[in-house]
Amino acid sequence: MTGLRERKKEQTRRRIAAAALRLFAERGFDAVTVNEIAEAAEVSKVTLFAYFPTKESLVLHGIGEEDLAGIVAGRPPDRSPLDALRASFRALAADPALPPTPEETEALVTRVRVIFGSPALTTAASALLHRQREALAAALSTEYDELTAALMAAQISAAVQTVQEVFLRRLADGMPLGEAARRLADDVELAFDLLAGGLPDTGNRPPREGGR
Amino acid sequence: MTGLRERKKEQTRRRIAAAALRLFAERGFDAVTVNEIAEAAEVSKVTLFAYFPTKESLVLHGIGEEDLAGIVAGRPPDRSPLDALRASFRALAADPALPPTPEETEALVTRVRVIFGSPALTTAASALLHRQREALAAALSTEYDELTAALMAAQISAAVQTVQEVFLRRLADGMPLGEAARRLADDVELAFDLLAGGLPDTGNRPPREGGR
DNA sequence: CCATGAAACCTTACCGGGTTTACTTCTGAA
DNA sequence: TTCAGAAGTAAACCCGGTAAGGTTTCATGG
Repeated sequence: MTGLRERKKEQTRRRIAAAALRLFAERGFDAVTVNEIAEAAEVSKVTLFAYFPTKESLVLHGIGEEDLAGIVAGRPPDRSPLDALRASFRALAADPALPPTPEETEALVTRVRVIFGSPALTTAASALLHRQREALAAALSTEYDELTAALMAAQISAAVQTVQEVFLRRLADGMPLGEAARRLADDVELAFDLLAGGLPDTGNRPPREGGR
Repeated sequence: MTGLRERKKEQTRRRIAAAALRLFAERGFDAVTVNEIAEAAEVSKVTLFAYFPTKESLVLHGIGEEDLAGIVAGRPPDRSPLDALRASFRALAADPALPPTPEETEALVTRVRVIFGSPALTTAASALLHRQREALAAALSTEYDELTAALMAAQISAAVQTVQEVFLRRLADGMPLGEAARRLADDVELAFDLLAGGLPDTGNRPPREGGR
């Protein structure tokens, strides 16, 4: 069923994404206009926006698409949400389902560098994660009261986001994929230990004055 | 030293902010253009942008300006960062340093409604918090290793943000300020308890298979 | 095999947020 | 009273994104 039409379409999409990535890498995200990208990809601006809804999505497509809410909702009933997520990220870190071919790896590294090189993009990326968090809060709210669910979701997605960010930053800084993945595994453990066990604290906190 | 010049300036700023808030409340954030706001405030568009850097800032000014990093950096030496923050937010919730006059309260409620009524604004608001988080991570990184600092900062600011959001949403839903503040106090305790003590968890988590 | 409908693509024009430029007007201090 | 500098303006512009309407190109049923 892979007609010529669909092949061409996929080809156009790749041409656009590749042109964008190249230009962004050369001159930075903000210094490139979508018109230039369209021109470089030999496509009209309208077509470009038919494939990618925003300028940011030219770089961020596929980022932040882990389905935390789905993992929680679909976990076996004897596991806490936290454990289910831990197991899931453990598996992800252990199994290099990460980009297979060397050139894909290189493209990923370029993308990550572009992202960290532009405040506008890092901001946009964190906005993506915001939706993830809301979905997670909704999933948790079936088992916990609303504030607890919201707090859990906020903390969990913040932790996940941080671990990912550190991983990607290592790649951007030139660390080989294999080593970065190994460290990622450790980082996942630390992150979930903090989530489950609490942050470092003296414990000598002042008692609340007026009871209720 | 409060010359005529500065009084006029402050007056202009207020006129702009008031016109913006009124129009946003009437028709929603997205349905109002900055040109209309400028016109309503009897000011040119250029002047408007001299006072407020973006359309969003017309509503979000003053939001998310708690200095978490400063609280951590300036705490007494025998307190953990978490305790210092807890004490600080406790004080904030107990003491109605919150808007004094009834009309200011009403203006705040209107603002909050406008914010929650526009996805663009809620996204922009959470982007603001992102910077707060980075500053906090920097402050914590003098005492903890980088990943731990980043994780702590992410979790703390996520929790703080959540508590604030719930508080503001209650106001937007019509809860009187006094009652909302009372609940806020409880929410702060819950949030920091979760931060310090960890999220709910079964504890029967699968052991890590391969050691390193 | 070819007509036809739809999908992909194009050009042109438009909108709204935000900036630049070059000019006027007002204020306050010397 | 003068005058430098701050506040303000109008007009033109840039850029991301959308709308309208027309042209090419693929696929498919008669």
